[in-house]
Amino acid sequence: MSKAERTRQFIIEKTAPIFNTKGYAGTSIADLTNATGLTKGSIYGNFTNKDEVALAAFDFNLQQVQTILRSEIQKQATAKEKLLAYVQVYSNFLKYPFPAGGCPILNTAIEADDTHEALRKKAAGAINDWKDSIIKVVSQGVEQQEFSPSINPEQVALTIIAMIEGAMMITKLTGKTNFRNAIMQSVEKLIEDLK
Amino acid sequence: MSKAERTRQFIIEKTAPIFNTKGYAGTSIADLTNATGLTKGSIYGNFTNKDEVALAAFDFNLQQVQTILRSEIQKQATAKEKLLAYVQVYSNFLKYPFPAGGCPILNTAIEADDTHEALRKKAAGAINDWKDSIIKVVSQGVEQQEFSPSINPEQVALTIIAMIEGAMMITKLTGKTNFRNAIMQSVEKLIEDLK
Amino acid sequence: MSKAERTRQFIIEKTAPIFNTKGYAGTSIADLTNATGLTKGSIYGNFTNKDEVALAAFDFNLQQVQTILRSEIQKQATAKEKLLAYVQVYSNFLKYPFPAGGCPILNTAIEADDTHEALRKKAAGAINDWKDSIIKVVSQGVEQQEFSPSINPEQVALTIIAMIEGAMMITKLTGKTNFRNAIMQSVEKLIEDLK
Amino acid sequence: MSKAERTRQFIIEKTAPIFNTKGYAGTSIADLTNATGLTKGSIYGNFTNKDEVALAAFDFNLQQVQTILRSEIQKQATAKEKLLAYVQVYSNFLKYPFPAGGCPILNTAIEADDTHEALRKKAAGAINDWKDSIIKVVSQGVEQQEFSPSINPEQVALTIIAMIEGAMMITKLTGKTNFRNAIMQSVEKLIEDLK
DNA sequence: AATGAATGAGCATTCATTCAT
DNA sequence: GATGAATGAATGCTCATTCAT
Repeated sequence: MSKAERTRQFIIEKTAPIFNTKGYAGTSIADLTNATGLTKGSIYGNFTNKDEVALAAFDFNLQQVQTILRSEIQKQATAKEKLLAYVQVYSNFLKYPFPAGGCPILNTAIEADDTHEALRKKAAGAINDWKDSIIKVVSQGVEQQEFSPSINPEQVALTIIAMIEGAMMITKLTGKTNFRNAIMQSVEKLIEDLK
Repeated sequence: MSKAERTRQFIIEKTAPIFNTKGYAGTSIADLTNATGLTKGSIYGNFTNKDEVALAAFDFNLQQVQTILRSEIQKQATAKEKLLAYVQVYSNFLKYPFPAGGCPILNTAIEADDTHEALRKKAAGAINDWKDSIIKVVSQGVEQQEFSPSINPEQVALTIIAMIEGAMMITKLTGKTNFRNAIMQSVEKLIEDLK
Repeated sequence: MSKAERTRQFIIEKTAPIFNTKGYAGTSIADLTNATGLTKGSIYGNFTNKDEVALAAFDFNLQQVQTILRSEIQKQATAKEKLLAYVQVYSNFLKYPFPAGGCPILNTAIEADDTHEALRKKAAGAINDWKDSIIKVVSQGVEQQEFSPSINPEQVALTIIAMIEGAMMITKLTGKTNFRNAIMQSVEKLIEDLK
Repeated sequence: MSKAERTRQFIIEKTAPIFNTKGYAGTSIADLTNATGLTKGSIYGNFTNKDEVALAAFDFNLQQVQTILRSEIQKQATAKEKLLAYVQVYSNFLKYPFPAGGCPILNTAIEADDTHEALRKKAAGAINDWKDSIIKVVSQGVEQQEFSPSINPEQVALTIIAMIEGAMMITKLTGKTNFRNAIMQSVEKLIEDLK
């Protein structure tokens, strides 16, 4: 990794939690220099503009979440166990190194949908990838006769994602972690009922 | 209604969709003057600062949503029908005069949770009120033996809200309204299964 | 006194201490409405603009000082005693109802000399009147052979005023009232040496 | 001297006379950009806010006065001659490069006493330093038997300062330079009488 | 005679970005 | 390749004043 690449990476790591907490519009270049100790010139030497940093920060934050989830999912053998890994992770949210500020897809989705097309696309892509990966697991479960053939994998995927993101929003907003747990129990029940 | 009250209301009505679309930080005073045709001085003559406009705009947006939902819910007789009213409304989202920019609770929750305590409180209060009103319906359903006594009304309420808000986010982000419909079908199934 | 005149007087009395404390530029119309409980319209109904209020407030503040000084001076019989009345008054500053904010001539002189011609003229007039009234006393003292005929009454008057105003500035600035007393002792010595 | 330091110094030099003439509240950032030809961003790149410029400008103005006085005082040998240097300087005010707007201590004292604590402290510190430096000269004069041991050096110092500042105010206000000369003659007499 | 609502210029400050060095 | 200095448009907000009612 070249010096330039290392600096780039350093900037991304230090600023990703800020973008995820304050949002794109709420994060200033001054926030970035404060967080990194670098100068404005250095930020602009490594990124063409604020957008590019925000996009890279989103990728970084997303990857953090994905790493956690993939790691827990691949430990599991059956489709049902893999789906339940989501329940396990989000019910024990604090035990995992989630990015500060909560779910980056959710945060970015809400801020960017009407105002920042590039970020919106990234978040939409992340949702689609997530959906596809759940569909894959559910389809495997159907094939291996774990789940009923009558179920609609896309609907299941979208529903699980909606419940998780809804739970994240409600919990972050109210500060009540047992709200998240209650919703995650509903996710668990939904998964149990797939058979 | 005094002139001042009328102007205040006019400002709120004209600017509420802007706050709901661009967010608090993304909405400038210039946006407010452009939307109303009034001058900065006039805005500040009727509100002490941007916060106060934003707070009033949130109330206005929230009320719009609540009016729609209450209207549809009170048309229904049974607890189940009342809950299904949510499914009906959100599945036919575009037929109702929802505020531009989507669900104000969701939008406000995500932006304000880490950055704007007064707005966060308002959004949290709205979620709690919503939850309580669903709990009330579910509890009535239990009492009137529509629903099984083993169900947990608060869990049901939180789950329905999470699914709706998750659906709103996903649909707004991806532009795919059938994603919302798929999730709303899951909500319908959840309600049907309460018996 | 008509209603209008009474309102005018009321505004002057309530706002004079504010102008004397915050200065002309530092005092806003909002300060005036806050201090009086009246509306902007009411202020502008009784005065054509802020200048006119400031000018009237200066007159009011000046008159307060003059009333104190004249009262103490006329109690005295000889020229020397009359001059010593200044020492007595300023050495016991807090016992007299001086306007809040200190000497209005000094305050106005410093702010207005380069920026507000109308106020500057008023302050300059006040200094000249003051000087003339001291000259008159000193001249009487010379005529009545209390003081040496070789003294220059104008020089004495200007020196006494300079010492008093200098003392006011130093004391207000440092908060040390014994600084004022030390200087007032020098004024006393100067008066004693006139013989 | 770095570029930043040079710009900083440039801003101070160009704006110090403006602060001394118009006062802190009366000087706008636009005044600073007009005087320097720089942009607002450039002013704020070199100073954190208007306060910091004002404080630096005060220091600059004060130093100008101090430089003049020290230069003339150190030319003199005896204590009496050193004190008379004040008379000489202020009687020939226009021959020296005093800051435009008059005495910065006086100007700042009057504006800041009730409204700007940081500036008030600076002005108060300047008065105290000035007083101490006169006390030192007077005390030397007593030690070297130029002056009577019965005199109070602090009282002398305060009196001289009060007379000078009073003279400055009166002269600036009325435009009559012979008023200053008359008062300076009184200062001279006071110094002659110290023996 | 007094009010309340509006004006629009002006305020201090921050913004993302550029560019000479 | 990195920095420090500068830009100028935009930020939220306050100002003295006007005027219809």
